[in-house]
Amino acid sequence: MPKIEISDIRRRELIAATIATIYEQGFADATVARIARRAGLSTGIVHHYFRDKDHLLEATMRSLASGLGMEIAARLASAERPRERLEAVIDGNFSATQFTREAVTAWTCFWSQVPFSERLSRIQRVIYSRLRSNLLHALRQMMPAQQAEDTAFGLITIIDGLWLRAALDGEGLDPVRARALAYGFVDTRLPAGSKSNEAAA
Amino acid sequence: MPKIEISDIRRRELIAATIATIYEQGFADATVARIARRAGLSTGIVHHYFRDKDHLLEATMRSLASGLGMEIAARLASAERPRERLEAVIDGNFSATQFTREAVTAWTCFWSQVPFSERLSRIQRVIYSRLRSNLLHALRQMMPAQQAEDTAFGLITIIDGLWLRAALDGEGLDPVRARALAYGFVDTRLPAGSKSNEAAA
Amino acid sequence: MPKIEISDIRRRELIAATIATIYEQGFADATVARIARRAGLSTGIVHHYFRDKDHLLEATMRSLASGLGMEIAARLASAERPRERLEAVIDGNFSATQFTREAVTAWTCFWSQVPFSERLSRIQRVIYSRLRSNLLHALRQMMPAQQAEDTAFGLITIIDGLWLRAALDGEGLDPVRARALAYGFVDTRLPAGSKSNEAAA
Amino acid sequence: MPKIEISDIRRRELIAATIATIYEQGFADATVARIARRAGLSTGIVHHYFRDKDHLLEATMRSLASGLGMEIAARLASAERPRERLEAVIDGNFSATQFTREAVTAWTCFWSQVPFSERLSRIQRVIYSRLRSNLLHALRQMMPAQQAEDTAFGLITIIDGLWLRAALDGEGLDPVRARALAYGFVDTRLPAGSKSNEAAA
DNA sequence: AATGAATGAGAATTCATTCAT
DNA sequence: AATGAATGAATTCTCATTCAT
Repeated sequence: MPKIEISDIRRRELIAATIATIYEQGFADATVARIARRAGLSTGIVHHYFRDKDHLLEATMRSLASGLGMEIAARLASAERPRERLEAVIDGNFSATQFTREAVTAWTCFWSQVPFSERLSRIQRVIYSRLRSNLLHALRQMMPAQQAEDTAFGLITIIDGLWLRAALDGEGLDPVRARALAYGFVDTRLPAGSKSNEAAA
Repeated sequence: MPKIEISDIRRRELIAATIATIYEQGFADATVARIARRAGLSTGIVHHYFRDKDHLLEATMRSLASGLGMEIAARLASAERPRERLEAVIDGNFSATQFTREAVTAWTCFWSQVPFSERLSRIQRVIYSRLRSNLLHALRQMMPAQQAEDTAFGLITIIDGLWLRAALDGEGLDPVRARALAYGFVDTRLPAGSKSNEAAA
Repeated sequence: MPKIEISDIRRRELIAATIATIYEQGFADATVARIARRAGLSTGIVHHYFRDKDHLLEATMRSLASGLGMEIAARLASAERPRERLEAVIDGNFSATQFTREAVTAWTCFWSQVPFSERLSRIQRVIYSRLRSNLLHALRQMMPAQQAEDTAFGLITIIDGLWLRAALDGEGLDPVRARALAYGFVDTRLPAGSKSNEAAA
Repeated sequence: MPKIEISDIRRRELIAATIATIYEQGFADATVARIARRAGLSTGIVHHYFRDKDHLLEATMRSLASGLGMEIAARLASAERPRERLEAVIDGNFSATQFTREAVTAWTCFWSQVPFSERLSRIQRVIYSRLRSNLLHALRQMMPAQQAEDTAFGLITIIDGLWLRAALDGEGLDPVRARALAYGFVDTRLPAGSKSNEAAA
């Protein structure tokens, strides 16, 4: 049984405070002081747990990515057929715990930093690769390689586009509608036999 | 013949410098001083032409939006059939002058600010409405209303997703591939007779 | 007949605009640009008529002083007896044209600058000397020299104090009350035969 | 024993530095940087203890007012008869610790700001009310109400006028002469029995 | 582990002044 | 005589980071 370190607790609290602060004040106004205050800690301690602000932001993005990854992994674990694996990826991306207003807002902020930060860029690449690999693994069993490649690319684009929409539309985006678009896209690419509505029928 | 005001020239130069600086240094490091220097001007003059930095950024986003809008409008002007109108919108979004690395980078930055700025949010809403209205106008002549609605939403999501992809992928995104995804999405939603490959045939 | 130079007109306009701007925006916010705008002129022209801002301010203080001086001089011209000369000085200081909200506000600002500006300090000294000399001239004919000296000092202090009060009290100071205090002070210092109420009787 | 907070110490130091800097450089040149340097601190810390420059200035004016108030209060504590209360107020205003060149200079600066700052205006009103109330309390026991009112007004005007004189006259003002004027004014208003020279006799 | 005082660099903004037109 | 574009220094304020306690 792994001991729960107090340092891990603090780190988690600070990451959560970072996400909350970005959501409430915006990326530019998410200062170390404000994040620390939100976590109920002092300014100084932040640098005890994270080397500097960049490392805290990096850890935050990584944490968001890992939350998403675990959500998907959990669903993949109980997926057997290719179609189910696809659904695991899509549903994971729009699950109630991940597809939140806080998360989409934070993601949009991190995306805007990616082109200027090698660290964030690396995280972004890892997420993309993992997502693509998951999708290809399923799609290749359902269609020719090139078509699978294109479908994976399209699906990732749609997922990202939906997250962006959710951040841009003040009122938030209906996860049902989001999933519907993603499923709809996949369905038109699949051979007749593996469509979801037929599976449901 | 409208006189070319020097103030219009300066404003344009400053907006261009803003986009370039954001692209090269990132949103956070796009300081007024750096933008001014890039425009070959002094810091002070920026506030002579734009009340403050927020207004300059707003004008920049507006300028990007208007560039995109004009690109699309120009193509719409010579479009007659619904299918052509669709193509005008898509092609406008991925034209060589608009779908640049500078532009996609700047857009990603502005998107990240939208949730925290009523001004930018308003611009974003106008762009979205215009795009949606253009698409619906064409799509309603090709399919039932609800389906047109969904297709427009999907297409916008894909377009935004592709712009985001272009910003996130270091090497840039092939506009041909981008267009292919968008066209492909539309084609699967259209009745057989109006597909692009058949039109081309 | 002296020709009225346009430069004199401009100078007067700028001085008037300076007083008005100080009154409306405060000394710190009375910028050259705002003063010029209020005078309906451009920023640049201010430096054509006044070497720099300091000179404009100096001219403004001088103009206020000269207005006050002329108001007093006019009354002194028709004063014959010492008592009338005293009244001329007091009434001049609280006349409707000089004892205005604009003027008292501007004076307070200039006073605060006096200790740090040799130029303004010199003007201040001239005003003080002139006032003192006018008062002494009258008072020495009514009382012993030392007593005249003290009375002049007291009266000047009261006059300045009243101007200050007028600036500090938001609602403005009743000139009747102001004059009453000044007259009252003088009366208590005078031998019975020359009091104002008796003179009026 | 109340713990002496370091924040109180710093605040006091900064306020003292503000007064000194205003005295030496003038109100306009009393920049945050200069004040901080004079206090031996960095610019940044000023905003740690005072929200912004306005708050520092407000605290400084308040501190001056409170110094004066305590000086008067201390004398009032040992005053028994009305006449002694009057003396307490006057002497407090011209005591060696309060009637300094630094203080009179700073006051003149603050007075010039009063008409443009609601905050400073409020402080000014409080000071005035307190002074007036102290004086009326004593004067009403020595003369009719209306006359007490006028005398209080006159005395306050003279006190302010003397402070102003002290700031304007380069060489400084003799506190003995200042007190003499104030006492002389009061004496002429009092019934014979309560004059100071007679009391001293 | 934790605090928060303190620093100092750097940001936006203002403004007097100059100068080409 | 007049404009207003342009400059660049100066100012206030913010913030990440450090460090003594």
